[in-house]
Amino acid sequence: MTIQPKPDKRLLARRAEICRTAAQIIRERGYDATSVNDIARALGMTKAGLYHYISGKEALLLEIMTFGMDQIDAEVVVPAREIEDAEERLRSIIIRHARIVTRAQGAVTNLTDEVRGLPAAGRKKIERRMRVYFDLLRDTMAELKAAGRLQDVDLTVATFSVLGMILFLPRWFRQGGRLNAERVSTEIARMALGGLIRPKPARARRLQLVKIP
Amino acid sequence: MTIQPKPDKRLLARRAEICRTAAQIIRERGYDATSVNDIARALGMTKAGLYHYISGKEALLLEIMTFGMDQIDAEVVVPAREIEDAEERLRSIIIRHARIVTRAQGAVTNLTDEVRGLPAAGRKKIERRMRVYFDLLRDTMAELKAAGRLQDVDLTVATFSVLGMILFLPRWFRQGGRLNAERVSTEIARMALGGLIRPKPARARRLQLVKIP
Amino acid sequence: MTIQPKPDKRLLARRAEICRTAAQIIRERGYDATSVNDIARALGMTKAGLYHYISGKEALLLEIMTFGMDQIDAEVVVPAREIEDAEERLRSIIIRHARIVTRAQGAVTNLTDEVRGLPAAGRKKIERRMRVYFDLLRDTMAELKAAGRLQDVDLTVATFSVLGMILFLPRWFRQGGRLNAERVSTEIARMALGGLIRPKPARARRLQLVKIP
Amino acid sequence: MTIQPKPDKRLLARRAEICRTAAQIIRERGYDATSVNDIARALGMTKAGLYHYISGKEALLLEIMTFGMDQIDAEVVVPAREIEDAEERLRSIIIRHARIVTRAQGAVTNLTDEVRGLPAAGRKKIERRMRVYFDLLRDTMAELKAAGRLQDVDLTVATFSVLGMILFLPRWFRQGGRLNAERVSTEIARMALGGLIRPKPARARRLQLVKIP
DNA sequence: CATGAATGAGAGTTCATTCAT
DNA sequence: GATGAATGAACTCTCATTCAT
Repeated sequence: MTIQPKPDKRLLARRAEICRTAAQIIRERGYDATSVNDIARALGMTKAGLYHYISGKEALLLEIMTFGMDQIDAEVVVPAREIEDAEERLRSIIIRHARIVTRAQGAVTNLTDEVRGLPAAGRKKIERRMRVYFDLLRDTMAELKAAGRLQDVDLTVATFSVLGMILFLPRWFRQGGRLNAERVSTEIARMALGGLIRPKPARARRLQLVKIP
Repeated sequence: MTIQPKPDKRLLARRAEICRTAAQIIRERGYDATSVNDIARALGMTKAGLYHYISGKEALLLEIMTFGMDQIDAEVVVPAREIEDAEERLRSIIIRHARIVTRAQGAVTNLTDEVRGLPAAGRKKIERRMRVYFDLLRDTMAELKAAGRLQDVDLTVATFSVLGMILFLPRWFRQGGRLNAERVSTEIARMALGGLIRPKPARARRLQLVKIP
Repeated sequence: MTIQPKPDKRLLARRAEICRTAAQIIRERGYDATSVNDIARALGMTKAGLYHYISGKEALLLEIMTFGMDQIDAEVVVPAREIEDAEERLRSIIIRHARIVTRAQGAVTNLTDEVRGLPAAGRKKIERRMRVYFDLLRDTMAELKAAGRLQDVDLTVATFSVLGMILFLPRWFRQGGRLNAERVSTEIARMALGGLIRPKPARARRLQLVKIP
Repeated sequence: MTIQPKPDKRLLARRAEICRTAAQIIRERGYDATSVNDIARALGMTKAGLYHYISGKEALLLEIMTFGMDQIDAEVVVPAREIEDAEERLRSIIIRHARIVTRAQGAVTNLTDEVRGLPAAGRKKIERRMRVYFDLLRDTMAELKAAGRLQDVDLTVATFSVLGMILFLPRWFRQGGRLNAERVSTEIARMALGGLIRPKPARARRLQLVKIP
């Protein structure tokens, strides 16, 4: 009786594979520089064959990006929502997002640049979901700020800067180098949270001296 | 007596204008999505007319990026080289780079993504120059680290993160919004240097406790 | 049971047809004056359609010329190599070459002029093959000369002159006129071998007269 | 008082130089492959400058070919008309035509192939003049035939073959090689008139034997 | 006279997409 | 399902030609 569900599963699996492969090539060459033929060949099929699974190039891009947003939702947003402490939550978001973006088949998520390629309708959908994620990040920082636990930085600048750090990752990080994905993810989080410059203990000490008496 | 220099100046000015305009459109739509026709029209001329000034699309991109690297050299690298103190130097680099990247006609410099579009030869040239700049940034941080003034972060991750923050700027910053370019530049520097999280005074207190007795 | 070979055969036939048609137009208008569009239209397809069969204009020209050299090899060179007597061999070469060059679909072979249009690599290949044929012609004449059976003419001049006669053919010969291809071929050979002027028999007669008494 | 004629002469000289230079490049690269710019640069002027002397590319080609036909008329046809003996006349035509075609600045005359490039009107003019020359050649041979001094060859084939030999010359003859222009010209004539194969004296001898008794 | 600038037309080529088989 | 064939639209680039200066 498991006759019916099989083809559906196969189809889904095939589509997922197509998304992954396409995403990888698109990430490497850029959306416009990637032809449908390139994608088909990378999948070992013909152009016309590929068109059995996708309805068009733009639609494929939309599917890829939706797929990517799903990952963000499942692996970053949802877990984050369960963390009470704002600092822990922020750290979790950064680490988990960086992790997705650096993992081998993670190709899917790095296409932020390519929203341009999307037709207006799909573009809006993706941008709305991006906004949701952006807001999570920003709200978390706002919460920290309210609690006096944030440095004196502009919230918008801070949010986009964190995003910039993470989204720049796939442009330079290469699997198999000196640093592995896990290490890089925690390093990014550490840097974002702690900054570059060690706070001068001198000041603290001076204050101590003043205070002690 | 300004008879001779005129035609040359005009030509140079025209070329510079072409670079600026082209850079702007390319930044907005992406190199591949921008047709030579688009650029020509934006300049109020025809495709064929534009070809009197450029020798091809790729060559134009190369010129734009060279122009951009010149700006980085002149306005970031050179001034930085004259700053003794490493922390001040780092701050200067970040602020000045961010300033270039956010200013209106600064379009020229934001095309890091488009190196792909360059033919192998030009690509190498640009990438070599990028490397020089990257090294300046990294070396400055290495100097800070050696002096014990840096947080415990990986140098590579730190350098690329700072770059990511800056290069992400043109993707979100819009002239005329709540924040002006100058403000954003200093904010970015502050965040990069100081991080997000305020160092817990707790530690200091604990030290106090320890020390008091 | 001719199931497998069909598609391949069809493809080959199509390519051959393309070669023939293209060659014909190119012969008439010249390579540069013939647009890919012209060729496509003559084949009843669109430019883009034609590009399914060829990889470019230059490549098509190369294919045509290779095709032509194959014909020369098969129908002129190979048969010639089996003829012992040098005079017969020379006559055969001329007749057979002229025959190819004058026959209706022989368009393919008359493009000697267009080697210029070829990219350096292909050009060399074709010119090497031309040289082989040229050498066969020249060597045959050298053999005749060694045997004292050749008039007192320079070998190089003679070889190129014979070639000139043959290659000029398609520029003036039209199917369906007073002369048919076969007739023209033998005429050309006769003229090349025998020249225009009848050797004066007077000399022989005079010798006779002298000798008789 | 020689003020007026000078500019005219200069103009004419300039036009002649333009013709010569243009003809040379066109002969090398072909009419279609030669751009007006190429010609202008070869003359050390700009495109627009060249247009002061010519009225268009096609017109220039027409002028070149007219110039060439003038040469043929003056140096081949006119002298030929003064030669009584048909064989001498034929030899003179061939030698003189070959001489023009092989001489360095003779570039002008070798463009028979490029009549295609001419607009209908000019084309007709040139072709009419070519026809006149062709007829001279043919008539001369007809005269020889009538006098029983011609081998048994078709007149049309013979005429075009002689033309083929001559017009093929510029495609292979290079100044400064083993053979000089003068030598080649006489060789061509000798070959055309005498053919390749030495008439077998055997025949004559046999006739003798028969006749002697 | 001569030039730089400009242009319409058209070249070769690629590509996303469709469709009969 | 999958493919080869076909296409319209668009792209980069070239060229003959014109014209204000």
